[in-house]
Order: sequence, then C-alpha cells, then structure tokens
Amino acid sequence: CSIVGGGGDERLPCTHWTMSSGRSEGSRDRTAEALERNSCTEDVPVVERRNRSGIISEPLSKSLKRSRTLSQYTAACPTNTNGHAHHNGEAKSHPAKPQPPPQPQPTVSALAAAKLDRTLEQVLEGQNGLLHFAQAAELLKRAGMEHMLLDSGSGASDLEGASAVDSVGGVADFPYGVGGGFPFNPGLFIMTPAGVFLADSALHMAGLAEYPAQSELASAINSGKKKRKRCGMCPPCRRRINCETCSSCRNRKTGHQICKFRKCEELKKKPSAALEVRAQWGDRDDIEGHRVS
DNA sequence: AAAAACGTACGA
DNA sequence: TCGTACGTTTTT
Repeated sequence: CSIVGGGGDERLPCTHWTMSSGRSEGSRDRTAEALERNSCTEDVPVVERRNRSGIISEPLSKSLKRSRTLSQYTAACPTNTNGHAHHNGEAKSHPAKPQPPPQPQPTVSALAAAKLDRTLEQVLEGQNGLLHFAQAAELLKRAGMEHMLLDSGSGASDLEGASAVDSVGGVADFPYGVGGGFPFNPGLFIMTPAGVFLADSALHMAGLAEYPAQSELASAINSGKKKRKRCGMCPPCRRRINCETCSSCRNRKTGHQICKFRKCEELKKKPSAALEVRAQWGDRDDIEGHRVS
C-alpha cells in the first residue's frame, strides 16, 4: 500500500492537523487517493491519517485494543493459572490488579474490601459497565466466592470433556481454573456479542449489589440510552482508514457517522438481535453455538 | 427503504 | 471541552 508512506512505523505528524490547518482541498488527486485507500484494508500498517475535516482515520481506540477474546486472554496470560489477569493496557490502567501485592496485611478484610471496591469501580466504570470475563472471574475470586465455583473435580472435567475448541478459543483453554479447566459456574455470566457480563446473581452473592446491575445495562442498551460499542474484531472494525468516498465520510460533519466500510458488523444489527442473553449456561453441549464470534 | 440530519453518549 | 460516532428522527 503506497499510501502509508513507506515504513509501517512512519506516522504522519499529528500535531497541528486541525480542521482549518489541514492540507488544502487540492493537495492531491482525491479519486486516486480514495482508490488507494479502498484497496488497502486491514493489513495496512498503523498510520494516522486525517480527512479534510481534520478527523483522524485513527487506529482502533485504546478501549478496543484492550478488548480480548477468551483465546487472547490465554495468549496474553499463558502462565496465569491463578486468575490474575494482567494484560496489556489493563496492567497500566489498573495498578492495583497486575500482581497480588505481597503487602503486609494489617486489616486484611478492610483492605481487601476497599481494594475490591476500587477495582470493581474501575472496571465497571472505566469499561463502560462491561466486565471482561477474566476480570469478572478475578473479582469473584477476590470476593472470596469459592462457593460459587464449581466443584473442581466434576465441573472442570465436564467441560474439559466437552472438547470446546474453535477459532475463537475454547472454554478449556481459558486460563482460569485448575488444569486449564473452567471452574466457574457458567450461570454467573451472561454472554453477549458485546462482551461477557457478570450476572446480577453473582453480584448479589458477592455482596456487591450496589454496583450497577448488568441487567440494567442490558435494558439500557435495549432502551437506546446506552450506546453499544464496536466489537473490534470484525473486518470493518479492523479497518483503520476511512474510505473518504462513502456518504458517511463525505457527510461527516452533519452525518456524524463512521465510514461505511468501518461500521461494525455487530452494530449494524438491531440491538435486540445482538443482545443474546444467556442467563443460564445449562446446556454445555451448546456452548459452541453460543460463543461470541 | 435509504440517505441525511440531528441529539447526545462517551472517551480523551 | 471537544471530537467521534451510535441511535433516532426526518427527509428524499
């Protein structure tokens, strides 16, 4: 792709590229540029570009970069079998999480409660109310909810026997639990394309009912008050540059819409269709068919 | 039905 | 406070 201007690490200077100070209209053949952009899709090296309105055709947002599939959690934390999820940006933004601080424990319960509160608040607010599966699992563990874990003998082995492996990542390769099994009661989680939610029941059992209930989030999404987020994984989401030619690009100032070629596949669906709530994960044979894809 | 315009949630 | 972009409403 010639438009990226050479090496993948070469970025256009991002300073002083305001709406008014950007290059002039006729600085380059627009059609040719558009064609080039259209021909370069997901494999384009990370290069920051701006359109004529000064809008960055930016790489995926940091929040999207933080998003992980289950298998990515595995890849990021290959040795973390004790359930401490520190992955990429998370470790930076949540200094309390990465390592279980071997701190002296004067008032253990009080400190733990305060720390859990902070962590939950960070996760629930900082990530727009969505709990990543690994984070939810971690929080449950910190809350001392052993009683919510499945019996390690029966539960884990059951799931291991399910041979749950696919392109996204199987349950069995999830890094939490003994021997790569899945020690958490699946009923505690709600799977949606937007992420894995911690079920209300889990929050109540943990004595954390004061935190925003996940069902509220779901209803908020359905009622339209809560904006859904890009999945970050579909081809349009992975595309990093605007085409500059579609109606959304051409009409960005008034349209307020992302480039049509970058519109998330999930967001194109109706929220009601996308929000697949699995209150109970009873049928383990069916796990494959419902995993976030 | 599709496109355009608008209101506003959300993150930096 | 501002830019981006999701969701809704209006227009074509």
